[in-house]
Amino acid sequence: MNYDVLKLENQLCFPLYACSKEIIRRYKPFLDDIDLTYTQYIAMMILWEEEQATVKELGTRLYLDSGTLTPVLKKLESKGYIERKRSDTDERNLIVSVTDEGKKLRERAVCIPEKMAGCVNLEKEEAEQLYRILYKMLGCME
Amino acid sequence: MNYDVLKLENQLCFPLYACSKEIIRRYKPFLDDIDLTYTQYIAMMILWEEEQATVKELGTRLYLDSGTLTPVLKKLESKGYIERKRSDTDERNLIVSVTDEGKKLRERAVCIPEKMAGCVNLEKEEAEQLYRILYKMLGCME
DNA sequence: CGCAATTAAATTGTGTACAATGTAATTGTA
DNA sequence: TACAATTACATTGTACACAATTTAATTGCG
Repeated sequence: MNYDVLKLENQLCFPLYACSKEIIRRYKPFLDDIDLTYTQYIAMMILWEEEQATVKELGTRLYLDSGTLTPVLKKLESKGYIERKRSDTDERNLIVSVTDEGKKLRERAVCIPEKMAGCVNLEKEEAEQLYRILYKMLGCME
Repeated sequence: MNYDVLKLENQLCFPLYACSKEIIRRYKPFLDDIDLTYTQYIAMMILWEEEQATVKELGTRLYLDSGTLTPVLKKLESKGYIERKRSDTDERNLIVSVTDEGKKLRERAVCIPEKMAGCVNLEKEEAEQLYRILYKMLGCME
């Protein structure tokens, strides 16, 4: 039997998985400076943009479930960057909102994307292709 | 100040991270059939190809360190798919090799890549572009 | 040779991920 | 309007992932 399909270099998933991890590892020094992990960072990115969101909304945007988000959000709360309170109109919903401290953090985070861009040595066109293809894949996997 | 750079949709890392996770989640039903996790699966892929490898070599190929690999390999050993023994010539090296049971598993795994290909709705050309760009990125990050 | 430096794995500690399950609030319908 | 179904979040259990440290073996240099 021909087992070539089982070779790592014939898989599309593997370089995706490895790339994702390696890039996140490169974020670490920059994120350490502002005392966030990558998961905490992407959660804050939504909240900086929206001011507030439910756990459900965060999960949909970030492709994460409450099992992952609950401890992440509790951690962000303990650091003082967010507040967690139940909705008055529907107590099932937990509303997460940015504190003043969390807004200040945004100032210190704004330099990170530029620093990271320097780590990814892609041509502008390649980056655009990659971006388009990845979002196409994500779109197919809803 | 303009905070657009901090928007999730302006990041390249995020769709990479989300795509990687979503695809691996789609592997799960197929991998469940052969009682492997994704990490165990990619470790077995190297070993099916090479017959044997050290933890160091596996780590280099898979972008994983011993802190991740040691428990994964112990698990594969407990399932009977691999053997772990120290090298005779250099006892620092741990040599991981496939058992007969592990080789049999290969037969059952060989259908998985095809099943997964059906889950990724990309044109052939897009898949090739994606592949090329991802390996370029990985190459830059050595 | 002798011993400091290096190397390979294992261990420890923290933080995700996610499936499965539990709990409480809300909705829809007979 | 009861109450079954649904929904949102939390909890539990398993499995990574990685930085930092530890341990043991090997290498290289004076």
